[in-house]
Amino acid sequence: MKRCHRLALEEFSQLLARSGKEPFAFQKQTWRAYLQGEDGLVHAPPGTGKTLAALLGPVIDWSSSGAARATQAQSPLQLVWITPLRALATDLERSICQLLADLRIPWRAEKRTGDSTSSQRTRQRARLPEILITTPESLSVMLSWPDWSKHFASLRAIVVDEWHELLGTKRGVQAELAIARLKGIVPSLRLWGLSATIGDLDGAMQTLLVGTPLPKRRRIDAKQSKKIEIHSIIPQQIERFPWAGHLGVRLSREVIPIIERSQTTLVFTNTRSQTELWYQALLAELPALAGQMAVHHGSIDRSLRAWIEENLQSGKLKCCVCTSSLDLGVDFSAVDHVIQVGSPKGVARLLQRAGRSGHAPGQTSHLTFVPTNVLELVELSAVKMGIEKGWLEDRCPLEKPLDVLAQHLVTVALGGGFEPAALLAEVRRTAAYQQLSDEEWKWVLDFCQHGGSSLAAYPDYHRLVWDGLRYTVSSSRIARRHRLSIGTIVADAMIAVRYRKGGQLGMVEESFVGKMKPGDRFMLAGKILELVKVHDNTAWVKKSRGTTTTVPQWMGGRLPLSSQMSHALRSLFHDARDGTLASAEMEALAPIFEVQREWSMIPGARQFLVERLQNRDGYHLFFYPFDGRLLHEGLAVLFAYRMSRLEPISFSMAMNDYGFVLVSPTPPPLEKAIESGLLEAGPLTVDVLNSLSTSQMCRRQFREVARIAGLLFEGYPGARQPSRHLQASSNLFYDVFEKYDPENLLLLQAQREVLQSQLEIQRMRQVLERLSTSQMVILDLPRATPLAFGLLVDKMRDRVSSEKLADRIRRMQQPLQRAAEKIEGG
DNA sequence: TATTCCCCGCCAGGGT
Repeated sequence: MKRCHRLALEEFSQLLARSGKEPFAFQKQTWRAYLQGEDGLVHAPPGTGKTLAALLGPVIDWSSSGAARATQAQSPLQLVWITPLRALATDLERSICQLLADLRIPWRAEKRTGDSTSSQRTRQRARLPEILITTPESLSVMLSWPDWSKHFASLRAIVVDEWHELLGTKRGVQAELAIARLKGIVPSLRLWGLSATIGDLDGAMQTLLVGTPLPKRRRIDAKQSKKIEIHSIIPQQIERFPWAGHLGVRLSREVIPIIERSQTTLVFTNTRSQTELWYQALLAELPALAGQMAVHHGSIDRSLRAWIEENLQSGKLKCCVCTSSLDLGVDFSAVDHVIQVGSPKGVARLLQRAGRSGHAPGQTSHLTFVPTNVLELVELSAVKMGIEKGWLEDRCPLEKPLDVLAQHLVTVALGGGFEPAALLAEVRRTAAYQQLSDEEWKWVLDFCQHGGSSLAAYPDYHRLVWDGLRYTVSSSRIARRHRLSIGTIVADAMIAVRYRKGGQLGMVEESFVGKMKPGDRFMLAGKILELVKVHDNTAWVKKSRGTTTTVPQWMGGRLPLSSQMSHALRSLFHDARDGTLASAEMEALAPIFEVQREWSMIPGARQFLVERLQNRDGYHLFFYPFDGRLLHEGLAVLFAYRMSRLEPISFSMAMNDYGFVLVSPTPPPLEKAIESGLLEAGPLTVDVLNSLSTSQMCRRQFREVARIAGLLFEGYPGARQPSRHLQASSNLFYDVFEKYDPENLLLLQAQREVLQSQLEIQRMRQVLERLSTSQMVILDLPRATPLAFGLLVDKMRDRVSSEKLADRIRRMQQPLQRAAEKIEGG
């Protein structure tokens, strides 16, 4: 380290110590590594001082070199700080300004995000601040300025905050491309990532720092491990607790004492409608919470959410029921307890949520788990096992998504244009596009210039123009539309919900409002509302004094069970088979395990249990791989396909995280299918493509790809296209490509994304390999077992009215209940 | 009586 650096480091350490902020060891390590010219990844739990760690290297470097002060001719920009959340940008702006003031550094730190004011924008367009805090999307927008390179020429370092959140997403790839662009004009640019705990941290670092030579890469781990205490609410009479379902409101009473004795509580649920139901349930239990409790999820209006976040931060709210929308973001130091309703479905997710309480160095996080059905207690045990053994989910980097590249080419063309060979070299310096072939590059370039082979007649798709030296954009219409569409998040169009007088409450789906008539009531944002009319893409409502049980439901992904959780689940069932119940949750389940053992069996880790059962609904085959519902969906269709190839037979099916059921009107040829390769992994891709209605899935996925690549324009602000229009035009492109341009790489990409991300073909292969080397146990049973129960309920939901369903569920549960009670009694 | 369906982002020049 240079002498001037050493002196400056000493001086700042003392300054911090004097103001009561004795630096942590990992912070000092980060500063030293920075000053020695290294790039790196800082891994630290939330609330342990990552911001200061990443900030001080560039600050010391600048303050100890007199020359740096002279390079401010065009722009004083020193540091770009990339964050995935606008709310975080706001928070960082405040805390970094405070730190700079404490350290007496004459820098400005300013955010630039989609919610920046126009005066901020105008000012920044003339001159960027010393520290620019921004999102991957806003950074891309800035790269589309024709004179962007003048603004960024003085840049010295980039910090990528919450890198674990961006890794493995198209937003992350967009950030990689932007970083490569900036490195193109400042080759000496320094790069640091900040990450929470995830599975493959070295892989995470490798992806971000792919351009940094190995000896110059440093990983720094904050040694302060966060203490977490996890408790479960265990239902008094386990056998009378629901055996299926996911809402869990019947335990809301048990949650009240926790809320009462805590300063502030966050209640996490898995779906948006569930937050609304839990809010009402808690309010009914404790009316005094009115005014001190809020609902927070992705369909609540932004301004309302901002208000909630502010009041959480200041400790004015006692409780907030939320979805993943509060998984990360602003530090809420008042939160001292977290409640998780239902299975978190992943180890890292539970850790992240627990970490929202006790959010300061040295404090303990407290989390209480509320199960919604009996088997979720096993899942919580699985999470605890995962935490104990360090089985954390990985984030797999994406490989060359061509839609993101197409968008980037137009952005770069707007930003002063490009010379193809140079840009190709730059793009290949990112982890995502290292393996980009010449053919793929040419195809994307041609796609941006002519719209590919089938759209040559449409000028809107001739976005790039070759001027003999460079590719540029000449049409101002194309330029404007492109800047409006920068980004990789594709959301469904929704209907705004507004009071007749006053503000917007949130958004609901078109189809939900479509089913309602004026006068109908529903709940949103914790309020009971009455629909007045639907007009102008807006549902106008007024407050209602009545009650309702109607909750909007939003389309969204169902949280998939991670493979780490699957592994832990199998291991827990294995132990239960051998009589070991290693946690309070598992012990509570003893009567249920006993019923499963007596009526059928508890499968060990190397066993594959198949239960066969016939009743008036048909022939049932229950398979239990314990690999999560997403994967079971694929396996169910694959098995049905492979059996129906042997003889004509049709199946209906249902699946959950533990297994799946196939039901047929005639006996299924199970044994014959096993002999002829039911579990074979070899011809998997072909069979899956043949068996799944992949074209519907591909169409949906293609809409995302087409939007990102710039084929679909969502409309100008305030005049968004309705989602059915977009799906219609997306389908049109899909049909045209399929017919006239089947080798279209965007089409192939949509298929690949379906296979890899949705069907997890890679994992399916591994699962089949495991199953085929397991001992398959086929049992013929007279009645449904505890494991089968949830699948049967799910199966019936499709056909039966909800009243009859409840009756049938009660009837089905009775024998199980009696058996379990007998076991517990005796 | 019980409903399964996370999250995140995005313009700008010419007119009052």
